Amino acid sequence: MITDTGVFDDPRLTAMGLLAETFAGLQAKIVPALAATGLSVTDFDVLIRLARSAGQRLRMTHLATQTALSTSGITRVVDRLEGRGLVRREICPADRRGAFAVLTDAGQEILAGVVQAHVRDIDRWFTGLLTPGQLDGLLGALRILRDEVRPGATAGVVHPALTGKNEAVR
Amino acid sequence: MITDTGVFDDPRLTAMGLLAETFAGLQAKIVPALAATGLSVTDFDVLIRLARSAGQRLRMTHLATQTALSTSGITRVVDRLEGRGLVRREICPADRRGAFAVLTDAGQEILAGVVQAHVRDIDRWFTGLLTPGQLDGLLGALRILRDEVRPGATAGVVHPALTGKNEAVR
DNA sequence: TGTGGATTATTGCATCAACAAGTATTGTTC
DNA sequence: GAACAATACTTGTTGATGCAATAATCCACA
Repeated sequence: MITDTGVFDDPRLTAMGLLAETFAGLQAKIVPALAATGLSVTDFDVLIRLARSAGQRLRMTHLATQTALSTSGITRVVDRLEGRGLVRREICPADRRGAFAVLTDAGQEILAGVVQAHVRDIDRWFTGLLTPGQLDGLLGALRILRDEVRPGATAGVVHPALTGKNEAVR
Repeated sequence: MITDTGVFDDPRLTAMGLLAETFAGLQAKIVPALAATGLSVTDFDVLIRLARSAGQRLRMTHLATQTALSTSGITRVVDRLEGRGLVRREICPADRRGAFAVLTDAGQEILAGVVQAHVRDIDRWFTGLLTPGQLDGLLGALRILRDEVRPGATAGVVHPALTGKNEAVR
C-alpha cells in the first residue's frame, strides 16, 4: 500500500503534528477537573498567574502578554472573573490609564480548591508517564523552544506589581 | 523577595505551563505563513489529513476524531473549504447517511504551495533549534504521552476510506 | 508649559467552535 | 419484517476571542 505522499509526509510536519496532538489531548484530560469548579483553562491561567505575582496582582497588559490573549480578550476574562468575585480591578495610582487585576480571597480559595485535582491530572496524564530522565529531557527541550518563541512570556513578573512601571520588561 | 506561593508553584504545574507556552508560541510563529494563503491552522490540519489519506478522502466523523473537533465543527470547516473549492463532499455509497470529504486538485495545489513555507517555519522555530538527540528525546516522550491521551488519534487511517466501514477503528 | 505621539484599557463587530436538537439511514432483535 | 435503538451528519443557538476604532492618560521635547 502506498503511504508516501511526498512533501506531505515530511518528518518535521509529523513532529509538529505530534506536539499539537499531545497538547490538545492533554488539555482535554485536564479540562473536566477545572470545569467542575466552573473554570475554563483560560480562567485558571489568569488566576494562577495572579496568585504567583507579587501582591497577587498584575497589570492588564502584562496579563495579556503572559497569557498570549489580546488585551480585549483579557478585558473580557477579567470582566467575567470580576463578576464572580474571583478578581477585582484596582486603578493604578502611578498611571491612571492602567488597571491592576487583583486576586480576591474568594479567588484564592477557588484556586486552592482546584489545584490539587489539577496537579493530580497533570501527574496522571503527563509528568507521571515519563521516567525522571525522560521528563528532564522533555522540559529542557521545551525550555529551549519556549525561550525562542515566547521571549516575553514572563513580562511583568519581576516586581512591577507595586509600582505599575515597566522597568522589568523586555 | 518571597516567590514561593505554596501549592501554586508545584513543578508539575510549571511543566504543564511550559508545554502550553511553548505550543502557543510555536503556533503563533507558524500562523502567518498559513494565513498568507488564507488558511487557518484548522483548515491546514484538515487538508493535510485528507492529503495523507488513501483516496485523498476521509469520512466526516473520522476527520472530527482526528482533528479533535466536534462533528458540527467539521461540518462547518468542510462547508467553508468546499465553498472555496478546496474540498468536495461525496456521498458514501456504502452508507447513505455518511459523506466523504475529498481533497480537490485545487486543494492539493494550495496545500503544496504552502507546505514549503510551513516546513521552513517549523524548522526555524522547532526542529532546527534542537540537537538530533534532543529532538529524538522530545519526540519519544511526546509519543508516549500522545498514545495515552489520544488513543483514537489515528481513527480511520488504515484503509476504511474506500469502503466507509469502521473495521480499522479503535 | 503646551503639543503631538505613544500607551492602556474598553467596546463594537465578525468569526469560529461547542452543545443540543433534528433528520435520515442503518442495524438489531424478536 | 416491523419496531426500536444507534449512528452520521446538519442546523440553531450561545459563548469566547481577535481586530479595529475609541477614549483617557502619559511622556518627550520644543
